[in-house]
Amino acid sequence: MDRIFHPGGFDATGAGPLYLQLQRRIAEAIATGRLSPGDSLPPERDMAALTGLSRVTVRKAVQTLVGSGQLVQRRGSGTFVAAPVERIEQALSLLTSFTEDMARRGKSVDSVWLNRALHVPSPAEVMALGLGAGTQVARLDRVRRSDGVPLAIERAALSADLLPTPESVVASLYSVLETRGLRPVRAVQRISAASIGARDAGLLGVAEGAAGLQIERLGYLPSGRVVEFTRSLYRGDAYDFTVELKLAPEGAGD
Amino acid sequence: MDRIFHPGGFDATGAGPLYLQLQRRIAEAIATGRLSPGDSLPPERDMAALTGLSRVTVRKAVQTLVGSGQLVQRRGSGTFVAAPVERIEQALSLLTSFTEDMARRGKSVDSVWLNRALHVPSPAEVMALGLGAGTQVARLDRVRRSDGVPLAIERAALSADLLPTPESVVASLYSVLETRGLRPVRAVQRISAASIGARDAGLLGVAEGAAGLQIERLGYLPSGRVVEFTRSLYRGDAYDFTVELKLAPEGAGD
DNA sequence: GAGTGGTCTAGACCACTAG
DNA sequence: TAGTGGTCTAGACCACTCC
Repeated sequence: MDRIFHPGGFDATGAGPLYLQLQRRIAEAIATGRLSPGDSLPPERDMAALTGLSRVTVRKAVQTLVGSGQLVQRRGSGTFVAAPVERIEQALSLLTSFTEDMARRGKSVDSVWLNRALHVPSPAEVMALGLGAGTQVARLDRVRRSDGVPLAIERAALSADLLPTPESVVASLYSVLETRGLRPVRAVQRISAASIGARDAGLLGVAEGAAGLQIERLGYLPSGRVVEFTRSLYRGDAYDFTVELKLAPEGAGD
Repeated sequence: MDRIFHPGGFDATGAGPLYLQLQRRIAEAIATGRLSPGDSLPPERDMAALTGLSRVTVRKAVQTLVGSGQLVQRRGSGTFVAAPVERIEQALSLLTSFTEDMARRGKSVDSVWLNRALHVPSPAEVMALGLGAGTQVARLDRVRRSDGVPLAIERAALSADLLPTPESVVASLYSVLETRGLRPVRAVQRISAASIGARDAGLLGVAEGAAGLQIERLGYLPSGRVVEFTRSLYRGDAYDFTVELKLAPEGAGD
């Protein structure tokens, strides 16, 4: 621990700002295993005293590592090395259910429900689901967790016609839809990256501003009707999606 | 401008930290158009004086907006409202070339070459490309730009057998490969989100720590041989990928 | 040379957590 | 109650840009 925070070696010309030098030292200690997951770092004031830097500078170094998910801070408690998150790979070419997908991997899955009720639809929901006037929407918002670790926030919306009793969904939405003959057979997804906002960051247990994978999905019935409109936000450090691409047809313009 | 930075209204209980209140004010001014792209904000010291806050607090508010790409700071010059980036959608199910894809959209494309030469391969490249001992690798690293705006960093690697003269690639790699009968017909991609590091952020013109879409692609010839191993980093605020999903085959477990 | 953002300091108070 | 992180201040120097 002394090795990480000893005052020597700082300020060598060309080594960059002090907060970056300290940040590098801590990151290396984590990478080389000298600091293990769950280990606590000294209080910020102590780190400042040990290194001879000001607390503001120490904070700046620590903040970046918190932002990239390598450290976790708990007010009143301390600063700790974060548990590494096992990266999960999912094939993006198949239309699978989160619950079923994880079950196949032998992972326990649970959800923390944020919302599971009928609502007056938002304009975006009316558009996406093609809702008629006066039709309600079933919202299923939850934090998806695997082995207790939050992986994603999922906000699904369905026409109340198709799912009048949202409370009937306990685990897999798709399995409930299947029993009603409403499982989508086709879907279109839009994928993008975005910084995770303060509220969602809290739900996912990551730092505000961390990178996340944003996925918007429209699921279709064989008839062409939209069944589900789902917006999900996956932790960037926990999820990989894989896709297999085919050759573009000759002259396929758009 | 006075409206944004007038000292009144701060510190109302329950409104949260001062830096968040200021951050919100500036973000709203941008959202409502009271601040337009290219507009300059007052110097940090002036913002501090106008609001009655310290410069450190002003900086913290500004930093977050720089991080989310809404503001741009240039040392020695000033703080400016960022130009909004038009989001580009790309179908992920077709194997297309960046150059050709953008041309179809009527966008001008150019590249800034970072590297275009033969090298001794890295272990990762040997693995991915299945290189024999002593084989060199052609590296094509560039910043992809559309209408002058950096969109992505692309780092392609090919066996020197297949592309002995990397300098021959001027615009589209795929079109060069096509003339040699080496255009991939199939590819596998891995997509994930990650924070953009300092070096790449500089190349893409975004703030360090902004969200990016990381894509790793292996392109295959009909024979099954790997032609290209490409690692790309797309700006999260500029790119959307769309995918069409099919129903998972019954009992398709792994 | 004047002005800008980038870094750094010492010290303070608050809100929360733990024993 | 003591210790922790969260916020905030006033003031300073440096590196860079622009004139």
